[in-house]
Amino acid sequence: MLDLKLLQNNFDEIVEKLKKKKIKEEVLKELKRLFVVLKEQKSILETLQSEQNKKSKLFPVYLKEKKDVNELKKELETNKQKITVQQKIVNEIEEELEIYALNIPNIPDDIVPVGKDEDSNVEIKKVLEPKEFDFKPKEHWELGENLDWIDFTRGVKIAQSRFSVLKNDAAKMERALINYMLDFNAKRGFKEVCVPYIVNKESMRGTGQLPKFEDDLFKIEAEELYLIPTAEVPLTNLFRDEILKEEDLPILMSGYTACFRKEAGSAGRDTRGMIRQHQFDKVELVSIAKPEESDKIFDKMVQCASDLLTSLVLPHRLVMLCGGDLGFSAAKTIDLEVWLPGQNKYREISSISNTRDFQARRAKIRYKNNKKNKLVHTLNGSSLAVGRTLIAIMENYQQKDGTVAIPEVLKKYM
RNA sequence: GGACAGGUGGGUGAGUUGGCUGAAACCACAUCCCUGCUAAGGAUGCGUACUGGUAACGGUACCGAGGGUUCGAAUCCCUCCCUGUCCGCCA
Repeated sequence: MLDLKLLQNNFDEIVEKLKKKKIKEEVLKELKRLFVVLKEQKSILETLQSEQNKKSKLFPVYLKEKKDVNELKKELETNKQKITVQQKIVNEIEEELEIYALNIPNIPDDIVPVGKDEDSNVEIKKVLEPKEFDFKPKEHWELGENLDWIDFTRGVKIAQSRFSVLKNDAAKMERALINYMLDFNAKRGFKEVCVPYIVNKESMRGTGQLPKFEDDLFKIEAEELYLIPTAEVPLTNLFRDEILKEEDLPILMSGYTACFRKEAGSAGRDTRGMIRQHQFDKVELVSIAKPEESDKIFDKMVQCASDLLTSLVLPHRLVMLCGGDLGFSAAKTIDLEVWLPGQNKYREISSISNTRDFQARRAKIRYKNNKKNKLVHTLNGSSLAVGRTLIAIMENYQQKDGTVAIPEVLKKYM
């Protein structure tokens, strides 16, 4: 959630910055207006409440002195009715304000490039050169079917489209990758955490999935619970409604979970193969940091994910997302795109974001700083999407005879 | 799922015949005093959010959540959630 006081005081600046995310000035104006109205109405309410409290306290005094209490009572009954009315007014404004506020995305950092979609993303650097093949490299689904590594049709049979089944060495490699990634991240200081795959709506709201993106989530209707779309949700919400000690920061975590996404807006995209599934494995990095150190930690996370790809000898590039491609909660995001020789393209395999205090404000994650409570910064990033890493290995390590070599660093894990 | 017992500030834990209790006491923590060091002792401070004020200092709300009764609720009533114990079930 954005800082409403900041909006109040730096309105023009924020309007300008949120233009990168295609937010209209009118919406922000309305939000600003509601915030002022709420303050006024609340003040009226509090004056009435104050009066009620003061006079109620006269009762025991009157009774003690055996004075007549009826007139006072009548007065307070009238005042109480006013309070009830005013309370309703305040509640309505609060609800309306909340709807506006919770649906406005984070303010992009100044370095975020302007642009409406992924075509305006800016390449920062390339790591490792794509390998030259002396044959035409196949796409992963062809390899997967030929080797009996991926069973697409049975995945659909037992669940739905966009579900698949891994078999043989692919199944083993999926597991090996998870273990390898968690170990790799642990060496960089990201402590391993194992969290639930199901969370409540407070958690979803805390990290920004709700209320705006309900359609993207798998919901367990009867229970008011949701399947997580990423481990970012449980890992970040671990500290929801908590005041952390300054000396405990930064908190660096790494966790493996399955992730579940409806892919509601992706009809027709990547329908072939395993790029875009309703369920996929991912090892995630989440950090909770003091504001002044969050940029440093962001770089550390990007480096960690990039080095992980390098250690698997997978060519990739770093891309700074433009405003239009930036996620709802992010102030700044760098994507890692891995080279897929079969597709002859770089494809997203990791996305690392600094949400600044956006999620912290929603989730009320604070730390004590000189007796004052300050919002932390929260950061998240994939390290890596496991299924896509498997695909990348298949396409990059494929050989002329149609088999796939095992990356050196994975050998002891398989 | 059934039965019972509970949910109070960082922790332990008072307060349930409704009223100067936003909440005793103790511990922890912070600052200061005392002290050769340690230990002990003494003083003061110490919840969160919003809000008024340059500040001093005020106001409102919050005792699991949401409603209700009342002039007034941590205290009474209702609903829900959660925790503990026993039973059932189970990886």
